[in-house]
Amino acid sequence: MKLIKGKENKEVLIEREPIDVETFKRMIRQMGLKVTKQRVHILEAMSEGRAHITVQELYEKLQKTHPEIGFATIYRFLKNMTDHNLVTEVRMGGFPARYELTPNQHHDHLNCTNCGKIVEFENESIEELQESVARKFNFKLTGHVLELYGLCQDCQQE
Amino acid sequence: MKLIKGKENKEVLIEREPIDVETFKRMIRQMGLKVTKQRVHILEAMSEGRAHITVQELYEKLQKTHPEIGFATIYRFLKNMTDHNLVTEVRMGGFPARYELTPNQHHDHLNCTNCGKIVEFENESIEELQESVARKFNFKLTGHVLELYGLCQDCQQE
DNA sequence: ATAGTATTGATAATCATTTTCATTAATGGT
DNA sequence: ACCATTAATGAAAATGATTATCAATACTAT
Ligand SMILES: [Mn+2]
Ligand SMILES: [Mn+2]
Ligand SMILES: [Zn+2]
Ligand SMILES: [Zn+2]
Repeated sequence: MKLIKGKENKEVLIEREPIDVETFKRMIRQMGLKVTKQRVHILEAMSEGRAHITVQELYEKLQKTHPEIGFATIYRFLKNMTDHNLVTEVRMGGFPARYELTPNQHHDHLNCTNCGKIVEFENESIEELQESVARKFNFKLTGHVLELYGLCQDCQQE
Repeated sequence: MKLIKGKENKEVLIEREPIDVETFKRMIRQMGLKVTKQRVHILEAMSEGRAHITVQELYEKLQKTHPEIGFATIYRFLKNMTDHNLVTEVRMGGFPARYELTPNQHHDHLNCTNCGKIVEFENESIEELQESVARKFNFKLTGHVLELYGLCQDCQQE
């Protein structure tokens, strides 16, 4: 598992492979949807800059270059993508949801409650223990949310 | 860790000690708040019946016996309690928050996405691994959310 | 290029939660 | 027990995020 610094220095991300426009279009068609410029622009915006982004942030970012894209389109498309598992919704407490292009490698998040820094991590032992808990109660596990909260090194020093 | 069936048969709970009205009043005073009948009634309602309850459910339950209690009072008091760690807020996806009187023993939840059943569990190994993840990234851990989702035995058979 | 259908975006609606504010109630001192 | 002080309450309005509506527009297969 290789870790890289996010572009906003507020994220430590599991390495992602860059995605080109043709792949984006293929993804849209795979969902049985039409390829529109809005959808491509949304995917482009999500693949650049902060990996975990809110709808508001995405909207403001798109405004600059494509002011014709509306909120409804962003919400609708993100829901489509989430349903098809191409986007992962991350919820921290009662805050607005953040979305990220689903990476190949599953991971969970470590969040700094002071500065908003997000660190992605993967821990196979935790995953296995979750399975064993589900087994113990005769559940068939379909998903989980594991979010760790704390203070990053920088914020501890304040 | 002893497990008991919840009163609605939709919960498997870690054993809780019953709490009497005097204790409730002490809890309220400890928070630096005045003891009002509304607050005592809210605590009583939370200690009976379903352990994980939404504000809406709590309101409807209280309506029957104390129709004078308003939504705002419930929201306000639950926030007080949550801030003082006497109540724990549980968020599942985008659904309304559920609240439970904080039990002595920390635990996480296993949720059936079909019928809403909630199973409480405690896993020391997972807790330790979470600490080790935080250490690895130089975070000071202050909390976490671990929610497992799946199908309970009954719902698998449908 | 056209027809047929999906998509879009402005706006209204919804849902959970918070705030406001005039009225009421709890508490500590008499 | 009686006040005076100040916090608490509840009805209603406000907010914030998300979803639904619908007439206008843009894809796409022919
Ligand atoms: Mn992530
Ligand atoms: Mn619980
Ligand atoms: Zn920080
Ligand atoms: Zn079930």
